Amino acid sequence: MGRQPCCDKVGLKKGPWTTDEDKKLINFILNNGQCCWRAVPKLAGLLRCGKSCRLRWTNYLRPDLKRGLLSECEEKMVIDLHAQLGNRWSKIASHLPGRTDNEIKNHWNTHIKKKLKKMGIDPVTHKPLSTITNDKISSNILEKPENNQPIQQEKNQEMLMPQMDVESSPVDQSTITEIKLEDDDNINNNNNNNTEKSCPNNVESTIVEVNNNGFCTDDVPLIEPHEILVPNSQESTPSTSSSSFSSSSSSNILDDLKFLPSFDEWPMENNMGFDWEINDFSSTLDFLLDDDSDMMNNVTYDESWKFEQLL
DNA sequence: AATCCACCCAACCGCACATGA
DNA sequence: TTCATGTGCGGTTGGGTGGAT
Repeated sequence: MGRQPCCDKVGLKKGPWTTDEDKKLINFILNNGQCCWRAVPKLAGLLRCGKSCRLRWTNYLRPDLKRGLLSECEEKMVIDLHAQLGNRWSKIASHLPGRTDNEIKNHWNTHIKKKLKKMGIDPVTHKPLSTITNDKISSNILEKPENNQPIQQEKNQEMLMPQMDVESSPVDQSTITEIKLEDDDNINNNNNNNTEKSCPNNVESTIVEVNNNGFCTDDVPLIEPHEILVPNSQESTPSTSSSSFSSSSSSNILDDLKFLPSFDEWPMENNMGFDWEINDFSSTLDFLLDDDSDMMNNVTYDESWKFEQLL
């Protein structure tokens, strides 16, 4: 007997979510919490399978998500953690508050992989792509550098892999990080306390080196949280707020969500996720559920919170 | 202006695992 | 212990977008 599919695919909608669907899902979860995803679409009035609802919520709608490009600090942590954990994206994501496994996985595949390859590092093993000897460096495997790249590659590898014996490191040896996995509490504490404002010391020091050694920092402009200017509600209007992260043409719900409470005001997490109260989202829901509502009247919070870094 | 192409990322798919009857 | 069910996870896809020609 085969396994029952997660949903009856006949008649169910697929593809990008619409604003209306987002509203329904948000409204339902805020009223009922996260439980029994299979029942969610039916109860919420959505023609989606439960799995799709769960993914939409966890990867996009969840209010505690941090949007936008990963900072250099976060990127470095991803590399470090990947060196130890491999493609266990959810584990990696658990060390980066506000980031989803999907987001990190995508960022890895689209940005970090390329950077590592460009630096002559195998993104899978975190080791040099080619055997480097003292008198000859095989340049066939690597992308042709702009200038003196082989030397630069060696420098980069040294910077990223200070503990590494380039010629003889065993594959299973952690090559980059000094973070010890068994010290998860430290990692979490570092993340919770520092990711927003600064990097953990060991990461930060490495990043300084990386910055000075061509780690493609130009590709990803870094905006620290403290540099984010939160527009005054009197100055910020929906028409002037860009939503660079909202690549889906149908998904502009995050523009609306920026009127949610600030992160500091969020309720404590419990075993069911964040312990949201409907009142926490009242102003947002007013807006989401009433197309005629005046956005400006709902601007209650003008302090920084996650989505505003994208303004 | 039109077309092509590469890139990005939200979403999907299928398998693995956890749980409870 | 077995089986059904729900959920989590990682790999992959494909549509949208922007730059190049």
